[in-house]
Amino acid sequence: MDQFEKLKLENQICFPLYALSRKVIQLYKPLLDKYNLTYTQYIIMLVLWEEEKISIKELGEKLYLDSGTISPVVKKLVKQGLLEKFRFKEDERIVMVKLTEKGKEMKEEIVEIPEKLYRNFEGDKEALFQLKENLDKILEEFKEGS
Amino acid sequence: MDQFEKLKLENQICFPLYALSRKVIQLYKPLLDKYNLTYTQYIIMLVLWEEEKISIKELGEKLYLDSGTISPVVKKLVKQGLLEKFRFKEDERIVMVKLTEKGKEMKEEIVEIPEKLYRNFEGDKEALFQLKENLDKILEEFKEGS
DNA sequence: ATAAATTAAGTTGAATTCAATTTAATCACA
DNA sequence: TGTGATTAAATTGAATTCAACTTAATTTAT
Repeated sequence: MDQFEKLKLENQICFPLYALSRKVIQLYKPLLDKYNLTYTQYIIMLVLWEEEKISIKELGEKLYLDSGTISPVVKKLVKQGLLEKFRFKEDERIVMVKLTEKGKEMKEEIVEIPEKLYRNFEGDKEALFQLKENLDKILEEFKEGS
Repeated sequence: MDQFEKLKLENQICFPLYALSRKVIQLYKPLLDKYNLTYTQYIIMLVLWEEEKISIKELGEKLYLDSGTISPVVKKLVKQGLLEKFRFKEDERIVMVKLTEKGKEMKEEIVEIPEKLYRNFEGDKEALFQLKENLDKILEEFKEGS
């Protein structure tokens, strides 16, 4: 086996990760369009539907995104009336976000999305489950390390 | 288990895919900086180091990217002197790309990258291998379907 | 043979992402 | 106490990505 074997596309590990990630986000698109949400907006909303209230920093840690990405997206969600921003009284550097009534209500309808999305993967259910286990395990390593 | 369980971030399958993909691309960055390549440029070069000559369309199929993404990146690689573009004589709609001498030479040095990248995953080697198998299997479904 | 349909690339515009920088608030500690 | 360091968020600029559209070449069907 030659020294360049490792440069072959088929031997890259990151590549299928990157390609599949983009493909799945494309699958979300038609489902999210109905709610006028992009994928990034959607995952921010997912966190808020669990947390009710969270700082930009913590949001970034959960989503592995930095403030440069999150700030403008949150701004748009505020404009759409789904979120509210306010400063944390005990430390004015911290900006918190929370759901508005409209944001809370959206949860009731959007619950259809995971179900609909997974219909694209009929037949791959176990592969998908295994995939998630592996991804979570590896991703975990990056929680501190970085 | 309540109806909203599926909306929890920890129960999303796409999310760790998306997050890990971005993280790994960040790991490539310092390695690729040395060669003045971005990740997208790198995977295009990977294909050319295997194929020697390929059309924009085929390149897109291999990388799951469309011409809107590939065209400007190829343009930049041409500008950097790594690739050349020319039209396919038998069908002038088709634009082909091939390596320049400089592009070919880069392969010799850049072969260090896969090795260096995987050092970030010491201890996860099997998880990584399993991950790749699962990814490839699922990604395969999108080859025709879509 | 010619008009309509298809195909390949490229362009445009919106959104994301990250690195680097800026601003403002808080903290550390001498 | 006050100065320097740190921290949180936002901003800026470069690059990516995709959808939608345009242009040019080829193919199809009449």
